[in-house]
Amino acid sequence: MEENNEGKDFLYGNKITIADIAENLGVSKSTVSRAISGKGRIGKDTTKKVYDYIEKYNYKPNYFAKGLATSKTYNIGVAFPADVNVGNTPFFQGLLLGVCEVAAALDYDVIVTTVKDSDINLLKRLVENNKVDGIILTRNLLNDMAISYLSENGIPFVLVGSCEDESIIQIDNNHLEACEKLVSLLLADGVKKIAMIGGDRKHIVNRYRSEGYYKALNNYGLGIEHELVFLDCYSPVFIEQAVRNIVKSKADCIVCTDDVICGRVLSFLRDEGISVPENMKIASFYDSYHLETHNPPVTAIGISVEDLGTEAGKRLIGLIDGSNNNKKSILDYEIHLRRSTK
Amino acid sequence: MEENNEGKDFLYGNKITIADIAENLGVSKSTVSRAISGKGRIGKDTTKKVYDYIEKYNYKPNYFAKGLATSKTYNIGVAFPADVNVGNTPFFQGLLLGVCEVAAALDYDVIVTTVKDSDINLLKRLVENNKVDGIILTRNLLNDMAISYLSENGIPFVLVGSCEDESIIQIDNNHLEACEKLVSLLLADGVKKIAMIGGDRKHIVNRYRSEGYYKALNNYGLGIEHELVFLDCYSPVFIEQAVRNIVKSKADCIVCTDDVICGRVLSFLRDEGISVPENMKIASFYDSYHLETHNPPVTAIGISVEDLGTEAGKRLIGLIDGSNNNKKSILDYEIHLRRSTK
DNA sequence: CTGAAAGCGCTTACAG
DNA sequence: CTGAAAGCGCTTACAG
Repeated sequence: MEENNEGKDFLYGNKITIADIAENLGVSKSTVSRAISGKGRIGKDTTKKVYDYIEKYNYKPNYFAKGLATSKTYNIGVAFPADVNVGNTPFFQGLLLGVCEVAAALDYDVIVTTVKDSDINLLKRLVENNKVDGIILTRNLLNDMAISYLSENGIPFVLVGSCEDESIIQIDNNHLEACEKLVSLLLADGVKKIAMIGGDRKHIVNRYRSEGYYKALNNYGLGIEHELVFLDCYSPVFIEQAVRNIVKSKADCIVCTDDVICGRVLSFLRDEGISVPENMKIASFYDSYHLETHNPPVTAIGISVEDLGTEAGKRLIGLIDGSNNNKKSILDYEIHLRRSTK
Repeated sequence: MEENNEGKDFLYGNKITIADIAENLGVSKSTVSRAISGKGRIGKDTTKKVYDYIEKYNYKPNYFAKGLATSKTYNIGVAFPADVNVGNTPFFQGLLLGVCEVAAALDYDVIVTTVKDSDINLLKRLVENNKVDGIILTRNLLNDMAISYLSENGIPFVLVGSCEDESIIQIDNNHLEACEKLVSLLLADGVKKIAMIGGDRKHIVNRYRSEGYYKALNNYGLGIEHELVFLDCYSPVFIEQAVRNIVKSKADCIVCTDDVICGRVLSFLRDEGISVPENMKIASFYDSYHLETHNPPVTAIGISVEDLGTEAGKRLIGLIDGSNNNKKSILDYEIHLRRSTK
């Protein structure tokens, strides 16, 4: 009779409980529970018996019952920007895969929610419904609503990006330094007039990148020429206008703060018959596949988005599980010098 | 005393329960529960009283308790391919955003899990741990393990893609027809020799696309020239070799089954100094942003990945909630004729 | 080292 | 229309 599960694979709905195990093994539910969790002092034999049974009948604890008793979800939330512009870069996709990978390894699952500009209602809902143990924020906006909400309510979270508040766990590359080095290298290489086209300054990361640009120029004893710097270029029209002006002012190089901008710039230059790198050198940020396979291949700061994701996941789960080190994680970047700046 | 929550916003951890509401309102827990769920016959006044209280004190039902009692998670799982090649297209990102959007509207959350080739262990774990009410599969492989696993165990799921088993809810574009039309249009436009470069044939979708190509040629009374067809081109090396052969055989047009392949083809042609469309026309599938902004803009079948996601989410949640219509959803596509085939 | 029992916060027959 | 009570399947003090 009690053998009627023999040899059967897992069948959905055909769940056994701790009570079943206890009964079949002639011990109490408490004992089974403790054997499984490893908490408390349990006899070796009992433990083995329980484990064998579990193995054989593919016991899986009831997620809800466990949660109700312990208040842990074993879920982490990832806040995904759902603004118009993100769809064109695989940045968040890569990040998410990184998060999923660690999460899986540490027995967590990943719930995705979206944040549209500063509308954090879905994020709030996720948190208030108690569906996650913590949150990964994947960017930092100026006056970020998500950050203040999570901070104020004491929800565990980490930020992929940088911010001033050192009590927040941050995972980032050093964008400022990376941009500074890139621009310095280009200057050392004989470039005379470097322009910059930057994205939305509400995104803190764009500020770091332009700072790096300024710093490099400064170190080189060059002043900032305002007709060479275009920030807040989040629409194709702005970008094209910026390129037009830059060309007019005889710059010989453009640094773009992200790949989407860079793609637009390249496309526009081709339209205008301005060849890269002969008439204009181009460099960009975050080395997506498209820059590498572009013709000519584009010089870029390469960062590993998967690594950002795995690190963020690891840090968040650490935080949830009580390892309370909140040092910032700074990940590496690489400068890929390619033909577009030769 | 009972006013000590007055005016306070939601504070994490400071949760009120149905028992609290019942006590403060002088009714029983059952009544509160029924008022909230709307099940059973409840007095109008009582309902209003409960709703007002809930509103005022921002009551959120305990997710675990509810789940334990009802066995519903209000989560749907999305199986995300984590193979090497997907990172370069924003396809799954777009799909995911679409799913998140409906899910949010219907009060569900979205858990992402990954499937690497035919390793479905993480998917199994998600299901066996009872963390989701159903699954969205985002592609169909030959002999797909995920499909058989979910089918056999009676787990609600939908497939973004097509398969023969009509009992499975499918959401797809008509790739065969789309490709057939595209090729027919090109032929009608005077193209003489159309080659095809197709991706991995383990992906069912690639088979539909090449079928469409064959069919169009057939309708036109043209035979299949085997030196013009290259399938299973999943690596850059294969793609380049295919292009070389195609050029050699004097074809005047290449249809690519996806944008990643197309990107490679374009890049290689540029390397070789073969200009598009003068010396070679190019068309592709799934109109990503890059094809549109490419120079020259690339002719492509455009499908809305977000729409696939929202439809999949809607159908799955319908299935979970008991609307048992399993007709296939066929979504529109557009043929964007652009300069690359002029 | 092990058991009996209470508790987590819901839902839902059952009875009125 | 409403209440008292049992039940969902775990965990964990408490007692031995």
